[in-house]
Amino acid sequence: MRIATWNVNSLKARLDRVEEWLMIAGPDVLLMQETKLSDEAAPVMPFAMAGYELAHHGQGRWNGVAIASRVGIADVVTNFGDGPVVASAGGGSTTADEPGAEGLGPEARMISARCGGIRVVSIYAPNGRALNTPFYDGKLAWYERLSRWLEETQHPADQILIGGDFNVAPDDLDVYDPQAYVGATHVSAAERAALARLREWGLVDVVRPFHPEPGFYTWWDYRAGNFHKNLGMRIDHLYASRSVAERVTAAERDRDARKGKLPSDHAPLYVDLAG
DNA sequence: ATGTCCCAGTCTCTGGGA
Repeated sequence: MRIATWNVNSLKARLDRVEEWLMIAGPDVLLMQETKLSDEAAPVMPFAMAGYELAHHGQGRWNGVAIASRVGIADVVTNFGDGPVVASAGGGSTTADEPGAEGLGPEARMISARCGGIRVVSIYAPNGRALNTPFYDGKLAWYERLSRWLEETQHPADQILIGGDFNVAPDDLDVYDPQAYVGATHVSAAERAALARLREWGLVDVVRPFHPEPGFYTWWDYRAGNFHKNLGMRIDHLYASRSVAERVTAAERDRDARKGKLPSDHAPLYVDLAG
């Protein structure tokens, strides 16, 4: 079984590229982030034509997560089971004169389902923008909610896989220029501690062991030719419980999907499981 | 390199977010 994750940066703008990649890579499960669609606008039919069921959790203009599966989709959970998200709320955008400015309202950043016997979770962590902002605090609070959901509703002995855009580079090896990122988001001690808490719960990074080399990034800024210079970061991850991790036979990132006409700024990442 | 790409609304341009 092949399970992939891909921040598509608009499923509407990327639909052709995603359909093409399904044909090329043939994942059994594809976790997507930043669909930027309402649930009503989710492209259920195109995925069905390609042989996939689609579960989508969106809010419109910002965020949005989805799971496409050709091995079944059952027991769907959205937003940690906390109820509906704010329709079309900004990318963490509450301004000082709006209610809730001290914290982020719920946004469409989490969807989970049982696919092929595995509890899969597609996540799009908040960006955080800059240290010591409400958006950064909201990012840490969102990770707190993710950990609490795991601790309260899941068990590390179960088959579980969490994939997505974590918006955190866990190690300096995951950043093209660690010096340039001192004092920035994605690399701070608190963000890295949030990922460490996931590992302490019982999840492991199932990609890095297969790719210990430097320069193995999943995201490159669109600007300045950064992709072609490989100036990127490894911020998309696949974390799995031990029983799933033991089944992983390969992990890959498809750089080709970041090339060509109108790519996402992220490359898809996937693992193959035995059995 | 303030470099690109996405979105909605003010709609063939602008502004916000990443």
